[in-house]
Amino acid sequence: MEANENLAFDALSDRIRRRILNVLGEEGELSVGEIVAHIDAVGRTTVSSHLRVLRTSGVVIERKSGRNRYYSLDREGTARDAFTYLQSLLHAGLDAVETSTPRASDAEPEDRGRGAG
Amino acid sequence: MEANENLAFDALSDRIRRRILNVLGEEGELSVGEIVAHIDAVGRTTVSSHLRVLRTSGVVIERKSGRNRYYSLDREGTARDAFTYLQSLLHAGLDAVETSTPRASDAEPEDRGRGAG
DNA sequence: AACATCTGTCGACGTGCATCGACTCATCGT
DNA sequence: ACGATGAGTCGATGCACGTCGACAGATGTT
Repeated sequence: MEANENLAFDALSDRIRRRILNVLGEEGELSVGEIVAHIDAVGRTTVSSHLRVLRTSGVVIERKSGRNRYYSLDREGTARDAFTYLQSLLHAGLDAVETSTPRASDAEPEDRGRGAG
Repeated sequence: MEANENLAFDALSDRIRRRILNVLGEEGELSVGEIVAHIDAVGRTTVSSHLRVLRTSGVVIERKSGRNRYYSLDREGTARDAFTYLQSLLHAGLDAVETSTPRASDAEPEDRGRGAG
């Protein structure tokens, strides 16, 4: 089967998106405005666009609160699939490498359609 | 520091390239012609092009022998950097590391919204 | 209610990349 | 030496994606 690393690698392939993930990994959970404040070289619209990709590909989680939307890493999401994929790819036939997998996923990416029509 | 995951993620972002890596992971070491035989939907030139990307980004190793060039995964290459990157990203702040089946996923968000493209 | 703030979406634009055919170079066989 | 085969490179082409400004919807404030 085609696992979800596809989505993750696609999301991870962009530099700005990795930067966003780094920020979220350090800060934990941030509103869009806060993320924009951390990311320079691109505007708010672009960050919003990237957040959409990260969200629809199952890498981050969105939480609404008032006027804000807070984003955080989805450590159980597709990024983990990418991690697992790389693990099996790199460690195939080699010594074991312990890799925990605390499972508790209930979040699933939303629709990926980009304005169909 | 800006590690080499950049290169790896860029290389991994393409579907054909991941397919090539899968083949190399299974078969071990293959000539270009053999790889082409395993990959369909694209021609030899394209595969060669992808192999170039994989090679220059430090994901695979090239070995010349006669008229052939044999490619194999570089398990110590930048793909490992990507792996390490994801590991620190996903496991940051976690200590509860238990061995579990990395198989899960009841809710699999596969490709959506593009099928009837 | 009127206004301000937060954020997503749409349409447009430019660029990078995947793809391919034709060509070139190196190596092997005879 | 000549032809055959394996494989990289070059130039052209088409498309997908990153980027942005303008606008829209929702929520908070006064």
